[in-house]
Amino acid sequence: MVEDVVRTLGFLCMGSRLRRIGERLQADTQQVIDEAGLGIQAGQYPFLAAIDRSGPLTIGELAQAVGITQPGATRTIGQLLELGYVDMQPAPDDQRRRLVSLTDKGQDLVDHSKKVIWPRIAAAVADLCGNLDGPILEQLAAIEDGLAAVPLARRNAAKEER
Amino acid sequence: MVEDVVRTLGFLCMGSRLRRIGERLQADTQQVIDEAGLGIQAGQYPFLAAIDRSGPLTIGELAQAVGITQPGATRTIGQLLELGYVDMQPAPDDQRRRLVSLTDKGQDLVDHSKKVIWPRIAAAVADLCGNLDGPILEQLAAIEDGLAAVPLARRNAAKEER
DNA sequence: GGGTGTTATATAACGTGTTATAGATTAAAT
DNA sequence: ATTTAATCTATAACACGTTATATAACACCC
Repeated sequence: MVEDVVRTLGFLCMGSRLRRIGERLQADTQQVIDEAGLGIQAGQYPFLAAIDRSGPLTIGELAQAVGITQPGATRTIGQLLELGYVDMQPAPDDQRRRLVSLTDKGQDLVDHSKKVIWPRIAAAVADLCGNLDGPILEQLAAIEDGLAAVPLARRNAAKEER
Repeated sequence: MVEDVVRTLGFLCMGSRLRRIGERLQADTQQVIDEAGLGIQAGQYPFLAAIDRSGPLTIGELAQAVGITQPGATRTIGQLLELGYVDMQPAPDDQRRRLVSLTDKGQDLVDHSKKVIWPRIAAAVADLCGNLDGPILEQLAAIEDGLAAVPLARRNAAKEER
């Protein structure tokens, strides 16, 4: 048995570790989706959810809502277009922007997911994380906000100045 | 301003979110490494650290130690070979296994990193996470262990049986 | 009102993870 | 002893994120 270095090294490998856990969680989530017979990728859901919540959004707004870069959003929306879950049309007032909206098929998928799949996933994750002694979601939010406020690279400089 | 769906959806998008934060953290870590003038990728460090801690390891052991799949380990070790930080030789007793060890150059890098870079990174991450009201590292460990014990997909079934 | 800068999206190239599978070596079984 | 199964590493193909850059449309300014 080999020791888990990433775990052993603690804060030093926090990035790798969060990624690793996230990948694992998302893979497990995918399994739940597949078992339900849905033909969609876990990573595509946030896009549909964003449009469902806010109404038609542009590529750039979607990228921002989902927290990835614009080319990534362009690609995922391209997939959802292929699958027929969304529709894309130039914004009437600005031809540069493309408004992405849910098709009927997409809305059906979202409605069904909201009723059946999402609660199941959320419950499973809550079951996994809920009993931890700290509010993990708030902590993640704090980390995100902290990084946005002062990136890691500048936390040394700041410290050395003191 | 568009709302952050991944954050809004909470447990539902936990996988995406952990990944996202991990990527961000690792990118920031990379910046610290680059500023120090080291010619190495953040993701390669755990491999060097694993060998430094445990002595020469095979590809499979490295994959396990770092928590990725074997093909991923093969690739990263290939890079470290190119860079001259590690050496690889067939195990004397089993020609299938390849023992990966640190070269002098690799050991120098690890020694220097242990003194200068790693403490800086660990301190910065601790600065970011340390003041949270829960012990985040323990929680991550609990999540990892929880997933290993009962994968997400089976946490529904279990619940429905109750 | 035509040039110039800015903004929005698309595309290309790459990094790094995954799964599936092939190839080589060892272990087991008949 | 030869065949068969298991194990270890390498390779191929793909997923999905990134950065850098091209293209098209808009906004501004002289």
